[in-house]
Amino acid sequence: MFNKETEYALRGLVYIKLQNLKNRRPGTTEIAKEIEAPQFYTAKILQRLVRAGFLRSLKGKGGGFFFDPDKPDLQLIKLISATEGDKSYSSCGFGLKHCDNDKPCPLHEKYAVIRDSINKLISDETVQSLAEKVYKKELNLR
Amino acid sequence: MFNKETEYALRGLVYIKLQNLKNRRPGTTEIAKEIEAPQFYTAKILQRLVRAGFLRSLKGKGGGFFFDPDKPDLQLIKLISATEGDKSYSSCGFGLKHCDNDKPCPLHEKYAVIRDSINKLISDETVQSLAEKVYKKELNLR
DNA sequence: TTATTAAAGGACAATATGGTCTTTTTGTAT
DNA sequence: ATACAAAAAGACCATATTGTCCTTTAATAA
Ligand code: FES
Ligand code: FES
Repeated sequence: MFNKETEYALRGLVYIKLQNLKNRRPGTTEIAKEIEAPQFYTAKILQRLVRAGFLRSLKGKGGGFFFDPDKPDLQLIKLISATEGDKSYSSCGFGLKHCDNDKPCPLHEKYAVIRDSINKLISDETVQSLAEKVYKKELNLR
Repeated sequence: MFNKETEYALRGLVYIKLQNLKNRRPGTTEIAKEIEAPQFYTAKILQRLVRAGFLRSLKGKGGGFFFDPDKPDLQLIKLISATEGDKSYSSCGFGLKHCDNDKPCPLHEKYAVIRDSINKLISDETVQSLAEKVYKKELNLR
């Protein structure tokens, strides 16, 4: 489904939000361990997300990552656009340069429906909504 | 959706089948041009598909690629398994090592449905069924 | 103020994917 | 038999992705 960078970003952010709910600000070592991802690579990815404005961080003792409570929830589609580019789920499944209803490829009829449902999923769900599910239903992050 | 190799393989095979329907056996130069793919890379991919037994080829004058009429239609899922590995559409959308109904990730509930519909699509459709659609409805390969 | 902690930054390496080109082999037509 | 055409084979290169590690910066606590 997603590439590694997106996976680590997604799992990492959900873990951070989950800890924020418990009034904690986890650091890279803890995060990487909990989501079973390479520590330094995860750190680099989180850095980028901070620079992109999705997330905040604090250096030094007691530091770590956290979400700005004043910001709106982060839709997965925003995250994916940042990590994989914004045409991930708009392009043709057959590999044509553009998906065009009027000049469809032989996959279009069935694929377009699926693509729409993926877009709905990643627009409806947010890092926060996933963290809530994990919290309430005691789901897994690894 | 798919990686480049799978895309070129898919478009190439559909083009070959389409030409076979017209009693022609296209070669690598023609195929690559018609599907707008890199010529030598396409040639290499087709070689692999021949070795994998999906396709046949003839060298020399009048040679080219063609499907064995006695073989059953080639499901897209078989092709994708060969090019991308067989766990492409069975793994967890959140990146967990295994997708498990009993220990679901927070994406599972909605993602599993979509994944099922992808699996249905690539099981139902075959290279031949796509070629038929292109033939009957005069659809696009590029 | 100083020691400590943790993120930021950046160099570097490994691997996978995507792509090009040349030579060899094999089949066909003449 | 010979020339030619086209796939097969394989060396090689480019780029993107994934991953590691070391140094610097900034924040906190003592
Ligand atoms: S044209 Fe291929 S998916 Fe729309
Ligand atoms: S557990 Fe993640 S998709 Fe099933």
